[in-house]
Order: sequence, then structure tokens, then C-alpha cells
Amino acid sequence: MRIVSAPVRSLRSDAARNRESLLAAADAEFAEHGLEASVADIARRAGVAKGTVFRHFATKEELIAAVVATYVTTLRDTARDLLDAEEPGAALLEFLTVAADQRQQRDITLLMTASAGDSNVARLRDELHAGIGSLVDRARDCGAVRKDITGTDVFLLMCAPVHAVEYSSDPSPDLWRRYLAIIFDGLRAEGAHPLPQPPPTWP
Amino acid sequence: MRIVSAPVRSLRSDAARNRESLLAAADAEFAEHGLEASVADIARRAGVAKGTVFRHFATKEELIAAVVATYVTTLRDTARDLLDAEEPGAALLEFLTVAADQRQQRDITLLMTASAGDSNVARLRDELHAGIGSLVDRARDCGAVRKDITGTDVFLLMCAPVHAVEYSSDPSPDLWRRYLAIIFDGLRAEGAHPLPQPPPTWP
Amino acid sequence: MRIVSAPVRSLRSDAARNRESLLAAADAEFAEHGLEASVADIARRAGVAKGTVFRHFATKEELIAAVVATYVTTLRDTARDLLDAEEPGAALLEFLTVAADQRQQRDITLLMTASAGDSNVARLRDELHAGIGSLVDRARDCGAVRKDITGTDVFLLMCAPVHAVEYSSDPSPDLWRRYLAIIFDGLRAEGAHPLPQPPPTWP
Amino acid sequence: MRIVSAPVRSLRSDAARNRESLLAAADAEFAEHGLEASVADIARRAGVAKGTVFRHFATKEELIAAVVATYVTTLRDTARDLLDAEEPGAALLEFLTVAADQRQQRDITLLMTASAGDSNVARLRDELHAGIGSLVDRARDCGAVRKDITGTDVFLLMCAPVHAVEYSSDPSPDLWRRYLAIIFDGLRAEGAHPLPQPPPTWP
DNA sequence: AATGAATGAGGCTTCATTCAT
DNA sequence: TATGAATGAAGCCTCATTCAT
Repeated sequence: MRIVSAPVRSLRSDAARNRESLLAAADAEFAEHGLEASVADIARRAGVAKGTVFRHFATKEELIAAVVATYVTTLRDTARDLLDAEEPGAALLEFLTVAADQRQQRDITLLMTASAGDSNVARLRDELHAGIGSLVDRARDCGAVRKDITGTDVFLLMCAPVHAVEYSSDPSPDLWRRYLAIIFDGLRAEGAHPLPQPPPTWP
Repeated sequence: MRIVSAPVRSLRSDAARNRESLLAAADAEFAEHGLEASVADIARRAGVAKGTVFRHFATKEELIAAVVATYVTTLRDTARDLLDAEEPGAALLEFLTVAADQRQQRDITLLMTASAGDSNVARLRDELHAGIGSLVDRARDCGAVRKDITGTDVFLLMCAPVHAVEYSSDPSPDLWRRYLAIIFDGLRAEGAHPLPQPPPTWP
Repeated sequence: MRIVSAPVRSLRSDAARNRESLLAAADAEFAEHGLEASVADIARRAGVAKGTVFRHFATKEELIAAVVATYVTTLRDTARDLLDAEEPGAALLEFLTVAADQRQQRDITLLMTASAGDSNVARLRDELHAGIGSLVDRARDCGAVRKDITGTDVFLLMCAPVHAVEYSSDPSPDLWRRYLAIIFDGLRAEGAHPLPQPPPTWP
Repeated sequence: MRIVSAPVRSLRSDAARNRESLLAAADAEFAEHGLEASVADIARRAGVAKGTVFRHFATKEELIAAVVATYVTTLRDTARDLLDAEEPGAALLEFLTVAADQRQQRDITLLMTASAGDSNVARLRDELHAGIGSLVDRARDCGAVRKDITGTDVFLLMCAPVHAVEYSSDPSPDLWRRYLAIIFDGLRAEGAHPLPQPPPTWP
């Protein structure tokens, strides 16, 4: 067994480092300027030439999808990990907290909408949806949330706390926790009023 | 009164009609394509030349702000009207229903963010905020909503039901009512848990 | 009848002048650099901004097709005019002379290939083909060209004299006449040998 | 003879094989996409990395010239071989047939124009020109072609049959033989009309 | 006051070429 | 020597805005 493998890896690690830089830069630029962030600015921020962006991501769309994929992957993994938690209600709240915290730093709604057509993102989103569904099922079974709530409901409400805060011009960094608490109170069994519409179906 | 005034008036009414056409066209185009809707398309839809857009609105930003202003004005008036309602709790729910219904048809979050710097929009928003504050005060006073909720909270949560629905790929037209009901349940006094963060201050 | 029509026309004449400048500039640039001539260079040569090119021609392809159309139109008209000539053989030779002379100044083979998909160019080409067909029919009927020649043959050979000259590095300006004469000798009835392949059909 | 030579040799033969692969790939790509064929596609088709292309050919121009050289070399050799043929007229026709057949498969006009400045191609072209000159001299001496024709004339007309066919949208594979026959009839002594221009001089 | 032609900056993407490994 | 990642110039096209008519 020789150390020859080291240089081979280093070649790739250069490219991998650039890829990471690009994802980070894209993440930051999209956070600051939305989808209109230019590829040129992303490249500059990543410290690479414009052409390098397209070596890693064939189109801007693909770059957006790659950024989104990192977020959705993290969320999916979080949901899966929490399936082993002892208290289903606390697990669901924890998931929503992590989800909002992540999104607090970056509003990925736009990005997610833009990459709806990406098959990888679609798969990850389905997996995330499934994970949330399981969390909700467990929480519902033990009475931690109201009976008439589905995983899809929670999936759709996941980002609400952050969106609420976005309307504020200069919010305190943890303000979203306030709105998560309010919305979670709305999900609880106690004091629940009948809902006027049936839950949506997952496509 | 001279005859000259006749053509002047007709010109003015022409201009006024153009302005209305432009606002309607801009509203529709922004609804379909978001902020990227082009001035050229808006002009075409309004049936006027591109140059005419800029005679009425010096920049695209100003046009966006004008569209936003129509929405915020309507909401402000709705809030004010509901101050005379007999049941404060029902009045607040009605306001949130109207707000969500209006936004259901047009996602103006983007527009609103884009026109945050417009002084007219800022004024209208402040007035809307004040109206919501009064609605909430009345509802809180009679126990229809929890004690620890402020008008600013409701202002920020106002759009949450619509945003939740936006994540859905093919929502039923009234799905937002489901999420408004859930969130409103979270605002009720009944079954409220303590909130982890203090309410935000209005700038 | 008022002179009001004058200013209206002048508006258009400004645009029309730009359109003509653009066609001339494009013609020249394509002649010098082939299809790789850049839109920016064409705009510069025409003395207009880049954006103006796209106001007149939505895509570069459309511009190419417009240039080609001017040539094909001229040729079609030439063919039609010569249908009234007294001597069919001389008329056909005259047509080929005009065709080669026009192409001597600009090699439009590439352009024509590039704009094969343009419907206007296709129509003009069909009309040109029909005109050449009539010229050839008349010439054949009076024995000026060999019996086994069709209009499509002449259409395809039309550019051969110019192409031959293009291989020469520094040809005299009228050298193409030499090759037209040789090829036309090949089209004559006198001394014709049987042809190994049937004539092509027009699509 | 040392063992070291083995890897060295194998490296060389590898390089030679790569060179051949590249020429074949370039030939095919240029045939399919013209001069715009990308170096990346050529490398991929040859099964080597992009960098390897530039190890063998310093620039894309050089690669084009190398492809052209293979064609011109073949033609030159064909011309030289046919100098020993018994029937000068048939030999000239055979040469033109081979030339057109070769070009039928690949349109190298563009390539040839692009590599006009390459000294190797220039030398080969001169040798080809000389060979054609000898073929024409012999044919002229025995009356197989008209008196006023030179080798340069035939050199320039060599590609005409193929070019004629290129205008056709869907030609039969042997259509060029028809136009070669017509043009060759124009080169014959019988029925020749005086030519309006003197023959070109070879640079 | 309206028109629509012109402007030109800026966006995404391609590609020949260079260079570190 | 081969690789393929990186470069950056250049290309086509869009669009908010200006201006002559």
C-alpha cells in the first residue's frame, strides 16, 4: 500500500475545495441578493474565475439546486435522527426549531421554488417529507399534537416562523422562536378548534 | 371657465386611465412573473408605450411601490373598518381572513420587500400597523387572544398562512384557511404556553 | 391632404435607415469574417448600439436570414426579368453572370446554409428556383443547353464559378468569368457526354 | 539495449497512437460541426484529456492544418501515381473523381481556408498543384482537354462538383458525379468556346 | 402627453489555452 | 507525458431607462 493515493486525492481535493467555496459563496450571495445574485459575483466571492463556476455547475440553476440540496439534506437527516428520540412531541418541536434556525440564517424559499424541477432536490424533499410525516405520526399518536394534523401540514408550516420575522425590518436574532412557539401552540391538541379545510395531499 | 380646460381635462382623464391600466397590468404581471416581470410586458399589457410607463412612474421601483400601496391601503382600510365591529375576536379573525385572501391572489411579499424604502408605502404600513394594533388591543382586552400578543406580532404573522400554502405545488384554492385556523388557534388564550422571546418593537 | 404624414414617416425613416445600416454592416462583416462575425462588431460598423441590433432582428440568425433574403430577392427578380428576353440561351448566361457577379462580392454560401430554416428565405429560394427552372426550360427548348439539364442543376451550379475562384489566394477580380465560361460550355448541347447520375429532385 | 527503453518506446507508441486518434476524432468532428467543433469534443471523441490535444498540436489551428495535410497528401499522391497512367485524359478524370469523392465525405474547404497560412499545408498544396499541372499538361498534349486550360484551372475547379451538391438539402450520395461530368465536359476540347479571362498565375 | 427607437450596462454561457499535479 | 481543473476573453441576448419626434 503506497502513499501514491495522496497526490491523486489532492488533485481532487483542490477541485473539492473550490466546489465548497462556490457553494458557500453562492449561499451567501443568494442570501444577500436573492436569486438575482450574479454568477460573476459568486465567482468573485469564491475567489475563482467565472468559468470555474460552470465547470462545477453546468448552469446557474444547477448551482441553485446544489445549494438547496445541502439545506434539504441537513433537514432530512435531522428529521431521521429525531425519529429515535424518546419524547415524540419534543422531537417534533426540536425538528421545527432546527429547521427554523437553519432557515433563519438563509431564506431558501426562493431558492427552493427555483429548484423545484431538479430531480435530486425533488428526491430529497420527498425524503424530508417522509421523515416529517413519521415525526408527526409519532407525536400525534402520543397526543402531543392535535389529531387533525398531518406531516404535510407541518412541512408547509415549517418555514412560517422565519417568514414572519422577515417582515420585520430589524428583528432580534432569536425572534423567530417567538413565532415558532405561537404556531406550535396552534398545533397542540389542547384548545384546538375544528379546521375548515382538509389537509393537502402530497403530490 | 375657458374652453381650453376641456382638452386639458380630457388629457388628464386619459392620463388617469393610463395610470390605472398600468397599475392593473403591473399587478397582473408581478403576480405571474414576480419582480422580474419586465416593464415592456407591463406596458404591452396596459396597452401603452414603454415610455408612458416612465412618465407615470419614474422608475420600476416606484411602480412596484404604487402597486404595493394599493394593497396596503386596502388592508389599512379593512383594519380601520373592523374597529367598529361588535365582537373584537371575530373582527381580528375577519381581518386576518381578508388579509390572507388578498394575498392569496397575489404574493406581494416580494413586492413589499422591494418597496420597503418608499416613503408612501412606509406611511401606509405604519397606519396599517396602527390599525392592527387597535384590533389586537380590543381582542386582547376581551380575552379573545392571549395576553402576551401584540399588534406587531399579528402584523408579522399576517402573511404566514399564504406563505405556507406557497410551498405546496398544487394547493386547493382555500387551503390557506386551514393554516390561518391553525395559527389563530395559536393566538388564542386557551392553552397558551409562555413565549420564549419578548415581542418586537415597531421601528 | 396634409403634410402631417411627413413627420410620421421621418420617425420610421430613422428606424429604416438604421435597419439599412445594419444590413449593410452585417453584409460587410459576414463577408470579412464569415458567420463568426460578432453582433458587437456589426453594431459598431453600423454606428449603433448593440441593443439596436436586437430591436431590428430578434436574433443573430434572423439578421443572417435578412441579409440572405436581400441577395436571394435580387436573384429571383433577375431571373424573372430575364424571362422576357429574346434569346433564351443568352438570358440564361446573363442570369448566371449576374448571379456570380453578385456572389463574387460576397460569399453567401455559408449564410445561406445558416438560414436554411428561415421560412422567408425558403420561400424566396423556392421562387428563385422556379425562375431558374423557367429560364432553363426555355433555353433547353431552343437548343441552347443540353437536353439532360434541369433547372435544379443550374441552381446548384450557380455558385460554382465563384467558389472555384475562392481557392485562389489573390485572384483577378474577373477571374470568375473564366470559370463560368468553362462551366457554361459544359452545359451546352454541343459535345455533351451522357451523365452518370439522374438530376436531383427539388425537395 | 536497456530495459529502460521499453517504457520509453511504449510511451512513444502511446503518443503516436494518441496523435492518430486525435486526427481521426478531429476529422470526424470537423465533418459534423465544421470549424466550430470544440477541442473538448475532439478530445472526448479521441478518448484523451483536453490537455493532451495541446501537447500534440500547439493550437487548434495547428490541428486543423494537420487534418488538412492528410487530405492534401493523399491527393498529391494520387496525382503523382496517375502520372504513370496510359491514358492522360482518363487519368485526369480519375484524379478529379478521387478528389471529389474524398471531399464528398468531408467538406474540407473551410478547413483548407483556415489552414492557408500553415507552411506544411502550403508546401503540400504546391506539390499537389504541380502534380495536377503535369496531369493537365499530358491531357492537353493528347487533346483530351482544351488547349486554353491550365493546371491551376483544374486545381481551382477540383472542388466544384462537391460544392454544387452541398446546396442540395438531401442529395443522393453520388450526385456529385453528375456535376463532375458536366464540368469535365466543359474542360474538353470539343465544343469549347473562347474564354473571356486569362488563366490565373500560381502565387 | 405619448410614442417607440436607441442606449449600454450587465447577465449567462462557451471555449481555446495554461498550468499544477 | 497525461490529466483535467482553472482561466478569462468574448459571445449572444435582456432590460431599465433616456430622448427625439
